[in-house]
Amino acid sequence: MLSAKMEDYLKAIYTLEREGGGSVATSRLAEKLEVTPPTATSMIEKLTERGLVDREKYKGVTLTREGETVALEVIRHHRLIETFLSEELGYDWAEVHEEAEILEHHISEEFERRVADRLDQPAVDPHGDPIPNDALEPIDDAGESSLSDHGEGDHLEVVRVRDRDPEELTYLDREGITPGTRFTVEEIAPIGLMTVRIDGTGTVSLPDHITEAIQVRPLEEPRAESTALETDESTQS
Amino acid sequence: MLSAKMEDYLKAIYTLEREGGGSVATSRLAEKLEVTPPTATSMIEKLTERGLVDREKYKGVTLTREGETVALEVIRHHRLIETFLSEELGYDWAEVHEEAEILEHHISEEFERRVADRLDQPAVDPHGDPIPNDALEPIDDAGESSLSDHGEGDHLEVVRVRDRDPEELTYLDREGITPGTRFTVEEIAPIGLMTVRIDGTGTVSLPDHITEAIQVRPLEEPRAESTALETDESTQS
DNA sequence: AGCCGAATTTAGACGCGTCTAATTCAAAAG
DNA sequence: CTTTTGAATTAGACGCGTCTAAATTCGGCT
Repeated sequence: MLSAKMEDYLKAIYTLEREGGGSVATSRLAEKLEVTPPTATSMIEKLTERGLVDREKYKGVTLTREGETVALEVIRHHRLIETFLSEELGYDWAEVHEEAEILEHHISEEFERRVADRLDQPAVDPHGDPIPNDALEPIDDAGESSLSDHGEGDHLEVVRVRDRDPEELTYLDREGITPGTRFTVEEIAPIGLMTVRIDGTGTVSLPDHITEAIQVRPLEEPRAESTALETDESTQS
Repeated sequence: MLSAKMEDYLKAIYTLEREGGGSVATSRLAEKLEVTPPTATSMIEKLTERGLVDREKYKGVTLTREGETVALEVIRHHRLIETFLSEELGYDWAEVHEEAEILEHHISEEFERRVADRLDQPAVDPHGDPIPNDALEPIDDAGESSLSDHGEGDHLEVVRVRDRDPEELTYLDREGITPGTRFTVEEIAPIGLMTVRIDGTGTVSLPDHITEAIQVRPLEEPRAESTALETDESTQS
């Protein structure tokens, strides 16, 4: 049996490998898991013995096929639980992450199966993150990009929100920014602020760290291919 | 924070205190938790330091008020989870115990609250065991007794089934013996076997260890106060 | 009263996951 | 081709929960 801790390490390695594109440094892993580097080193040794990671001493680690399978299984648990808490138990978008972070290690395969059935094999969790199916690759970024890479006039749909801070998520929810939300970029201020107009409602301003966390996909323009400054109530200053 | 292990010890002490009526011996505790006596001793020391049990060296332990509160909280979690798995996720009667045994230590108070709400504050779990509410006493045996204490002709209703073995529970379920089932004791064979006739259906034979595990309450007789041998289709031999 | 045996506790050890302090390594800078 | 420096590893320790083997204690029996 794998301990919850080991599962946490594998999950972290999986994530960091994606983000950093390649092998994961001990210090990165330690930082992500909030432990000291020696702690990470000793865990890496155990993971290596168990054949879950490949290690290049003084370089870093990579998941083996088996390690990746475990990582994806844990991530699947996490996202299924989030979806379940949100859809079946009325949890708030902001609350699901922490509960799932613990439960992901303690549910049986039976539980996983029954929850997935009940939810009708969902493809994404409440944050818009894909729920891996088997040992297969979950991500398909095709056509996605970060909101921070867009400019005024772009008409977009929120695909995912990578933020996990409950306060911030609650705020975004209240302002109407969740996966599925459609909006147009209205203004980009030079002080690291983007203002967007949500289709059918008002505007919201978002600082850089938020626009970087929001993943979007381009939408067909409502009409023609007008690039900007044509929305009803434009600039007042 | 209390570890899952500590919670297990407290739960076990609570149960043994009930059963044995009084302080719990180290060896009993060790046996129930499947550890060696020295292990139990060292845990008892920690529990004592934390003020969760009172210890009389070489005698045994008793829960303090605080320890009992924790034990009841864990038992509440366990039984709510069992009920939830059974009623909302379609789990089988026999399967719920093991899953609950783990999850009981890992759900948040928020989860407990939402599950209880969803189930409409249930009073008993699928085995017929009462779900403690707060720190209050859960058991109210008034009018209850063990099926093994009854005799031929008694008309009874199953209140609880104390067995936890999945195989046996599946069998009992298939034979129609679950909390709520009404039946009449038809015959008691001298080889440790009791045959009962379930109201509206057929008969089932049950060995001693099963009749001891079934908790029942007496039912008003269908008619008059006839003591036995008067049911429509009585003895054929 | 004293002994015996069973239950309990104490001693000492181990693996897990963690830490701090000390050491070693590798890679960049001179 | 050295030196420097920052990252990584090794050394040694600790608390948890567990074990086996060795005391110890309690209670009952003669």
